[in-house]
Amino acid sequence: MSKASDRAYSVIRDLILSGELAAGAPLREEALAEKCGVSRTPIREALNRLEAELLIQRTESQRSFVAEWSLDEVADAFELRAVIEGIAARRAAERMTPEILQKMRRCDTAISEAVARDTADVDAYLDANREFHALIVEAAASPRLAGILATLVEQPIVWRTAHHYGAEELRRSHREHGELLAAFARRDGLWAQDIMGAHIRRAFHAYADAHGGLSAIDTAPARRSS
Amino acid sequence: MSKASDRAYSVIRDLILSGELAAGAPLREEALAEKCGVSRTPIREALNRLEAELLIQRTESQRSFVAEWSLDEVADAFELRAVIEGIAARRAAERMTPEILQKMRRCDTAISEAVARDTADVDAYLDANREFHALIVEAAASPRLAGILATLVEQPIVWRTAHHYGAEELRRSHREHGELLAAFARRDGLWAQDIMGAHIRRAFHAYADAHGGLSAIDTAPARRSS
DNA sequence: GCGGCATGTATTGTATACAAAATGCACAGG
DNA sequence: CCTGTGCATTTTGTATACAATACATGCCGC
Repeated sequence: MSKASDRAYSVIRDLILSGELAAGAPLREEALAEKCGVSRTPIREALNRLEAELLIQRTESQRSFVAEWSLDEVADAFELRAVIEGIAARRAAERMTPEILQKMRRCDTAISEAVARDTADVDAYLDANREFHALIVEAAASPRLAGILATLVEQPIVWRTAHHYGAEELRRSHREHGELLAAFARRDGLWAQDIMGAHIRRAFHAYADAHGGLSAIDTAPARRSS
Repeated sequence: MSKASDRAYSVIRDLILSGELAAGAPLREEALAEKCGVSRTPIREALNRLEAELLIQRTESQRSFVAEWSLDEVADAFELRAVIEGIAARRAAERMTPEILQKMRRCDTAISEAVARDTADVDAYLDANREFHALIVEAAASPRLAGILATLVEQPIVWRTAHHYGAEELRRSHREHGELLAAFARRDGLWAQDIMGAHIRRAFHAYADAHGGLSAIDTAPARRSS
């Protein structure tokens, strides 16, 4: 899109994702325009995009606020993402090309390096991880799927949570990526679909565990009952 | 949304869905503004929405054209819709309330009447059918699902095709709705999900049969091989 | 003191004017 | 005849001004 509205979109989005604009905070067009150094026109375009992605909510009179997410809504988003990104993985496996597979292997290497260090490089991990998932979407070759997933992958709370990932979670995620690569190399769509579904669902439970609302039966390791 | 941009959205959308603006036709903002009786500002909002719904496509220099749909892309959209509306049906069944169920029964009655006449009232059928599916989305109680489905349900070619439905297709569709109601009444999510998936997939094949690109093994009734 | 209404203020919606960018055409050069 | 460059025109992007609407404050009646 155009330059100014793109910048406005990025700025506002980052303000929300970083938490600088707290959930429920009101968004006034003029204030944002000043902050972004542009006029209200591109701001309005940016707000429309952000509303479509559910990062902001509007009252019936069109006033904008940073969206507030209940655990239920986050669970919803994860559930949808698990299903849809699962489909993307299946399609990707069926349509995988050597070129994309090679790129994914390079991503995997990058992730491996980011995770290997004692103090894991979370930013590098997130970048490579994003690229990895983007390549899957590319291989799936469905603009529609891409558009839908784009609104599901960047969830503000999750984004913030990822920075608190422990080395353990990061390494597990890396292992699951390795399995995905195997499924892609074999062009086994259903395998890829199941791995991806499990991958996303595990991420959700990691999130839920870290954020109060435990819905699990038991959070401690299993032990003898007597 | 606001009045003028809403009207502009509806007008342009109808022009596309009705085929008055053919696939590939260029869309100039000023011309649309004149046609809609508003200025370019609301037109631009409308175009952004329509682009998000993939009804229009843009060149790298932001020029807009009515989207062209290949059979593959239509198949994609149907496949995604089958999966996602299936999920919506499952959730709806699990969360069904007597109020919504009653409304759905009224829709079903309306559909029944539209279909019963000798010359089926296709417009009445389409309206009631839309309402029926909208109620399912409402019962599913997921804004995210609703948003995603909104971009999938109204496909221009399908919309035009529906007007050529024969009484036979309409009655079959009505029967499937009856089954859905049974699944909802029993709160059987998986049943509802499977019926919905089959419902959408059947609709796709009806479309594909009517539009050249046959991908089926056989379109004639089965016969002895000798 | 409390509820409802009216007025002022804040905020969003639309129109218009202008700036930037791109496309098509014409023309010159090879 | 083809190609590339430069200009004219068209088209989109942004800013600003103005209109419409919603919200909040305070006042009046009860």
